Amino acid sequence: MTRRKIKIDKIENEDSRKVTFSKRRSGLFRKARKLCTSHDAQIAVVTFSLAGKLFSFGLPSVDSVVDRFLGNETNSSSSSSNESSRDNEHRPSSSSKGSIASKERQSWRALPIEGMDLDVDELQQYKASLEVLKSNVANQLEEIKDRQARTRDFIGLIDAP
Amino acid sequence: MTRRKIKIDKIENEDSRKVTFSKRRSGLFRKARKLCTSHDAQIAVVTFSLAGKLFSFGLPSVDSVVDRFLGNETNSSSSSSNESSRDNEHRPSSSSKGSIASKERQSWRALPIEGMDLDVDELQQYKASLEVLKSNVANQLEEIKDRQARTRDFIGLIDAP
DNA sequence: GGCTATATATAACG
DNA sequence: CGTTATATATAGCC
Repeated sequence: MTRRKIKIDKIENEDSRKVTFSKRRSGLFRKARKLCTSHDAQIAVVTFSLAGKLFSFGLPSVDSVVDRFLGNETNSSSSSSNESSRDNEHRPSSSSKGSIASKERQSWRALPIEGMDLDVDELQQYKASLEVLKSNVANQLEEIKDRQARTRDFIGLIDAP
Repeated sequence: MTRRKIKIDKIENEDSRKVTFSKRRSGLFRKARKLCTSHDAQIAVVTFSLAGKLFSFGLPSVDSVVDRFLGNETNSSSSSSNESSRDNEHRPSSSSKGSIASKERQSWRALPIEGMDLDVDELQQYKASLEVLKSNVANQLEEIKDRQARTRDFIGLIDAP
């Protein structure tokens, strides 16, 4: 496609295939998120890879949207449904243990690694956790930037002649 | 966005807004379909517009994927660690479902982000720190692997005929 | 994972 | 709805 061609027909490479799927899935989720935020829609995307792995995206949450889809309008009314415009505040506050959070906040600037004495397996898990965490942070940043960009546009609209 | 900018903040035009949403939704579904066909994945996309109207896409069908999702969700309490997927791979963003991943794991595995209440600048610093940390961990892993590889070679040397 | 050259997607127009 | 000028998405690398 981009940058030459591609031919994900056979397997080409079991590994490349996974990478490609991951990237495209990210793109799909990104688009879903944008659609949610820019149109105040509720969207759930549920994905099963060929291997059977589950990946999902949902706003406000996968479950709430699925519930609503199934006919159960439980508490999915946390977003504006009736009012004129948007005020939807999406805060990823699931179940924060305040204790750990505050403790980590003070220490994440140091982000220790020496003296942890981890074995290889633990190190690998650590690395994986860090990648996931970084993705979370990156996503959160993207969301905030998007929101701010839209706010700036809006302000520019009413400020501009 | 394209061809000038856009400012879908207020209503701009109740009609244009609907058209835009429709187009973007089509694009989202198109991408989902591509992802399904090119990777043999099963995907469901459920969308509720601000007005409450339901639009959905699913392959093989929305219901089948949702059913599978519900099944996977309920029996996901397979207790102990795991063979692979789901915890590390489960996409961040707004993916829901309670992360099982924090109870019996050590504090560094949790490395919370929710409830930390960081502003944009802090988030960026956080992200940068995480990248550095991850590089360090990755380097450490490489060193260890390399050392082990050389050790294996050495053992193989004296073991081999 | 980040970068970058292309391919896609799409907002405004006709 | 088709076209076109831009904005996005992403395949191949590193």
